[in-house]
Amino acid sequence: MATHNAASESARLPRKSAATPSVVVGLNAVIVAVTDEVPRVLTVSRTDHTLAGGGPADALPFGPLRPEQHHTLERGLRSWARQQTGIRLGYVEQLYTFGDRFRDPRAGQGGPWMISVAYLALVREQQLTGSGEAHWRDWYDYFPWEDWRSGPPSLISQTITPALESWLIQPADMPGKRVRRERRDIAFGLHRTPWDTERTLERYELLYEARLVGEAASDVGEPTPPEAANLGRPMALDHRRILATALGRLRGKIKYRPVVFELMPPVFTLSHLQRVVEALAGIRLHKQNFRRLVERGGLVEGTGHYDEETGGRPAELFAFRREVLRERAAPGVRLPGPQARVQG
Amino acid sequence: MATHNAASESARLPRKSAATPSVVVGLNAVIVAVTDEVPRVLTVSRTDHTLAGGGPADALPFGPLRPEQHHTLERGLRSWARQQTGIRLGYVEQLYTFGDRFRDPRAGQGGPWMISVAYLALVREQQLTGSGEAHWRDWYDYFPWEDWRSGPPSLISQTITPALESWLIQPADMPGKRVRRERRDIAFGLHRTPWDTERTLERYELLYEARLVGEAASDVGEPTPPEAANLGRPMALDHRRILATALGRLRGKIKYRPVVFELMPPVFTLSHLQRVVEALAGIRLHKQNFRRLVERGGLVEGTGHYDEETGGRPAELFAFRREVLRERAAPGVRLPGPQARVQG
DNA sequence: ATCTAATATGCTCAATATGAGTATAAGGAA
DNA sequence: TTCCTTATACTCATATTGAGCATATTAGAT
Repeated sequence: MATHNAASESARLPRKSAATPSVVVGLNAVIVAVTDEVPRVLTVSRTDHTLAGGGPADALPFGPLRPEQHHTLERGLRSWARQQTGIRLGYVEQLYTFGDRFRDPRAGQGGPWMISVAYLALVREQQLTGSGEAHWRDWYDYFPWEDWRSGPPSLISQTITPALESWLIQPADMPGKRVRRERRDIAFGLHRTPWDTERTLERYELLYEARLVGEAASDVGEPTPPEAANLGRPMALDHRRILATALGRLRGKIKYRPVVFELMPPVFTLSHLQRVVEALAGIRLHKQNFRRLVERGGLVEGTGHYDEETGGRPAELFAFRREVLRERAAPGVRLPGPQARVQG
Repeated sequence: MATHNAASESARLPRKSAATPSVVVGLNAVIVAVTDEVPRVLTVSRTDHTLAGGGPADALPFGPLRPEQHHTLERGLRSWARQQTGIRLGYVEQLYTFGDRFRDPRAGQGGPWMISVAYLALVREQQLTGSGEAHWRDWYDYFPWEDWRSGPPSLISQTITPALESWLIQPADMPGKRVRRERRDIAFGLHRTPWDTERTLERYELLYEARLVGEAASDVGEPTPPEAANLGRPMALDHRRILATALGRLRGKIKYRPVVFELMPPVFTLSHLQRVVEALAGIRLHKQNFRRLVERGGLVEGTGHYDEETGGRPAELFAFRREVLRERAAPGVRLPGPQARVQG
């Protein structure tokens, strides 16, 4: 074959002989399930040298791509997830590839560059049978400001807004301040700007930039600021950034693709479905309208069976209606407005 | 540091015998502009050994990640794009990471695994000052079935549907056939299924799987089937798959984020804006409703100046209204229904 | 000057969709 | 029975959408 000629033939192609330092590709999995109104993510414990004290931190299931074993990125991911958590993944979608230099400070300048391909997986919650290192955690433990189900979190008005205020005024020039103020207002829904459930990454990155989350300080070797204690559980490396990306993506996607059903059992009541959607979106929805939307949108169909355990009138059990995929271009849970409009 | 040690070591050692076979990260850019109603993508010529005859094929601007030079993936991408096309990119977003094994057949089993991180860049079309290898091409040259601006392409009914018919019946078992039929119907909007402009990747992959596009046959060393001649210009490696991903992503994104304006000059008429959106979405829109949508949605504001060159009544010049970012959660061009409903 | 073709822009109107309830049904527990 | 609870059904004002018709303003032809 032409294999060994390749180098000389592609001489015109940009390629720098063999001197290219190696790149390690990591695979990260954000595995999500929802039980009892709480959205959960599967984490493993991991020693993180970046955290103060170097103690164990929450991390996402992770492993390097093994070219000799894994046939595709996704299969590599499934294999790592299985090994570390015992779970065999079903629905998986690629999220984003994170490639910041010096991601892992142990590596430093001379070490290999780690780039991470992150995936989002949706599962029905199940017992963990893996190595015992894995835990399901409420993802709002990592992002307490994202849960608006019982109104605007006081954390935002009490802690975040004031803390960002001092970050706002740092730039010397006026335009710099203006830009920061706009970013903050849009991200956190301040000043007549609505709360956008999908801007999770923007919010996390703003807090990171303002050094308000634990990782931000430790990444540059500074002590953790006092506010960080309230601003969610930290994670190893950039895993919380990955998680924020996953949350935003999922919140967006349920609106136009029927992915929620990956998190549901085969049959469910409409209230159950609503609670799951609310858990993901982090807001409460108007019950009657939700029902109308989901039924008339053709997303579900009644099974004729009933759940007697509801505590009130028995609720009909519904199932996902696959045919909707044929009928509608973008079938999803088009979030009917929140239950009660809350002040920003 | 260990940097040059690593380099010289890997220079001497044959790749295959290294403990962990190396992974090369490639950076691909899908650079899009729209001029005169036609959406264009920037391509370069490149020798592709996979194509029959090994002649030069269209390729996306591409280069490997250079850990020692590039500080972030995105900066690496910008640098390659600049070198190969002379264009300094503005708006850039990461698209997807493609990592199929044996992507580049020259590499074969023992070669490095190439994974490609693809980016979408939006620019206003400009003269090319680069090496002369770069060309703007109508992206519907690559996906002729995606352009519905003058009605349902006869290519679909004449060529694609019949050709897929024989692919449908290949599986031995009935469930297999059912699944394939459903995939086909949803992807191409057959049988009461609406045409979904965003399913570009699904369509391309279906054609690939059915070996109807040139790359599919050559990737496995078969001769190109006769239909392939009509089914769009082929590209090197998996670049057409990347392009299909970009098209779908962009079509989706204009609906909820004001990215179209990255493709527009600072001021424009509403007709101009409409033609650009139509070019991207591949469908015609109802003019008066488009205007209403975009004006009342707060996306644009009149400048009070007029374009006298329209050939009829002068059109007012509008500009993008940045404030919309504060006012609305998902500002974008919420495609008003097509001009005329066309039969599927 | 008048007419015509080509755009742009304005306005109407019926059909749906949405937001925010009120009303009724069907269980269990006191 | 009477509450309390949850589920489900209906209502109604308002907003948004789809589809046209109508008018304005230009250039060029007659």
